[in-house]
Amino acid sequence: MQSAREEDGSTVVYDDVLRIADPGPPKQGHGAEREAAAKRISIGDVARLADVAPITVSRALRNPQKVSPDKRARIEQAVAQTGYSINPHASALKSGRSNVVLAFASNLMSEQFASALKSCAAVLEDAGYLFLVGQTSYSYERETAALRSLHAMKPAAVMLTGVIELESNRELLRGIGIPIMETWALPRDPIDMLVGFSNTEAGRLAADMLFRKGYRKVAYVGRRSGRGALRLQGFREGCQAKGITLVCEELVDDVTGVSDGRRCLASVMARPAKPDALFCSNDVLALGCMMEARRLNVRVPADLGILGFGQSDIAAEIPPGLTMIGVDSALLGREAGAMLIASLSGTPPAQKLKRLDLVVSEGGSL
Amino acid sequence: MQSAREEDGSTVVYDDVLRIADPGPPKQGHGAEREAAAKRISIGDVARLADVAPITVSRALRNPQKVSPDKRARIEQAVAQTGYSINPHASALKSGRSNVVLAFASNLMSEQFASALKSCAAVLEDAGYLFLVGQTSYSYERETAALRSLHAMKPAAVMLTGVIELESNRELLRGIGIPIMETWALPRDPIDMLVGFSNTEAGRLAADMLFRKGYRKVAYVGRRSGRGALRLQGFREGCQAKGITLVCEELVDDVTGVSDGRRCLASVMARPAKPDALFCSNDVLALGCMMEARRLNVRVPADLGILGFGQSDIAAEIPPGLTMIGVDSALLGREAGAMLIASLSGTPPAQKLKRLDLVVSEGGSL
DNA sequence: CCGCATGATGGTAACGTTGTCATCAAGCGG
DNA sequence: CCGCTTGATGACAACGTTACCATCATGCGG
Repeated sequence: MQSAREEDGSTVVYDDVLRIADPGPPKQGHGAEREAAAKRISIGDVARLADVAPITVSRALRNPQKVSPDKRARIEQAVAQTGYSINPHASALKSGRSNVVLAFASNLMSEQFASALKSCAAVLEDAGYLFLVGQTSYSYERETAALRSLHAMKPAAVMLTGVIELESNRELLRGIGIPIMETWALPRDPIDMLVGFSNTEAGRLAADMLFRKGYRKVAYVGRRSGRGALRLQGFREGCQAKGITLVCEELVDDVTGVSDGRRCLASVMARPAKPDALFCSNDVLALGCMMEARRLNVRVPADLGILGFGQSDIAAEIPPGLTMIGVDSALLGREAGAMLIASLSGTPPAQKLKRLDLVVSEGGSL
Repeated sequence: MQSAREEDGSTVVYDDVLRIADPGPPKQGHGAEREAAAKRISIGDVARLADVAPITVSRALRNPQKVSPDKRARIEQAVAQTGYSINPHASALKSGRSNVVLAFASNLMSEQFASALKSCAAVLEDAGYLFLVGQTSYSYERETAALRSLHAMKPAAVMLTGVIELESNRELLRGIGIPIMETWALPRDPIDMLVGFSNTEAGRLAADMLFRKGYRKVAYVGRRSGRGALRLQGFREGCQAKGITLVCEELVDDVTGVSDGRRCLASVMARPAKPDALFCSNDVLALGCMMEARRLNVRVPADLGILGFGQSDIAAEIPPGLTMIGVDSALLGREAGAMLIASLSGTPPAQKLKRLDLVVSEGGSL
């Protein structure tokens, strides 16, 4: 697989000139070019050219060492000459396998998820898999629809950012018989494999940190459901254990941007009983809180300590720098990818579960 | 398609309890559950149950109005009863079509791209397509590999965040004969369809804005290649036209985070000839510049005006608020999705090109 | 009442690949 | 030199679906 850069003069097409204003004569009708699509070349064409049987071509492509060197060479040449590429549908239909690994993210716009998916993709693509990402959008309907199509598609494996909550969907996935990777939490009974961390522990750790820094009246800001609820639960436990007063819980249903965080802090500070510190279980919300604090002339950390969750590059850089509890999402992706590959290679991984440590990135907000 | 929420009691599995420490006896061997995968049900099973021919089931699923109501009802019931779902590989193999729309992003972690993909996905998923995102990582090799597999996969359509630069790859795509959507620029000769904007114009507009605000000695910060180069080109033209001095051009090869922006500003401010304003052709870089400016006690906009490119929510919120030139990426995604659907529905869209206007979001940084 | 258009339905074959088994040559110990 | 194993190669069929064409009933104008 050599760089295309060398294969041709690498004509860069960027030009940025637009001629919409002058459409001119329509270039040979709409459907015409559609027909001009190159005739499909099949494995048979390659076989004929290399003077071998189609099945031998198939073998040469998938287990080169099972074919004698001379035929292999002939076949490779024929492939190059014809530009043949395997038809994954036919292959998947016959063999029941495919080289596609499907990932599902509840939200494509999350920095954290994107980072995990990116590193996971790198691992799997290096192993020859095609890594594709779909979206479930925090909606059970979409999730079910996606999983149903998945059931028939039989990808090689499935990577999820998050865990499947609906038992019926869990059952659906279990039935497919391919490696499934869940992440970002530690459910009691994972579908198959899991690389995650404890969200309740994150909450407890947050309470701990706030206590150690001397805060005694705190507030919680986060999502109402899912992992947010887990972190809240842990936070409550932690507060109780340390004797910290949990002044208020500001819960949101969905996070669409930093403005949600602004609203939360405004709401928190509008209460009669003001907290001396805040645990934001979501980095975007934390960012919004930081900004709103500045606007309200609430000094961080002098007037209000803020502890975030996640790994946001940006939050860390904004003065005074957000202190966060989180996980290394790139590491999570890599670990997940490695475990998937182990599972795909036939030898099931020694460990189907991996618990990641929580990491604290110190900023100046506490 | 009804909500799964109603179908069962919606058992929430979140628990966050981990028992890695106590693996216990391995649960019935590794491969055992693999075999337990449900026997595949095919269209023939449904047909038998509904007492019709397989082909009629196929029709009922794809063109319900071509099947009489009574058979349709029987078939629908049989489908529900068996939990049948179509095998997309067999379907794609035979028909040469599929309901998958493949999107390729050069970078999954870009807020802009994610936003465009998200809105594009929404449009296409509503129309019944499965929207999957792959990654090309700004690498020609990856791009070529991805496109090659694409060639055989025959998705229904392809959505690209960006345009294809290599002529050989453009040819490859052209040959597939499916709708192709390019975005984010206005190349001279798009492969098929295009929803984009002029990057050179963005550069000229930037020079214009800086001039109007009274700046006369400016600097450029951005990526060296691709669209960054186009914006720089336009910026140079604009500066020349207005008689603005372009003090320096700070170019980076790749943007990995805000720290790149910090470095850029530091480097710019270290020069003997300091600019009075900055055009950052990338929102992450702009963010980094804003932060570094604060650290260096460079007041924005009093000491240095900063003009960004993009639509970053966060940059807009950071005091004094970044003024940006950009496009509405969600709109771009929607438009692209709509045009793809028009093309997919057989009737080619009236217009295969759509030029988006640049929008200026006023912040306080100029 | 005939012939023809129309719409519903089904039979057959084929999409391109690979699992399975058969075949054949080569190597090797006895 | 025989019978065996081993490895390379190929023939055949099948994966599940849909394109294509045939068939049949129905309706309608002449």
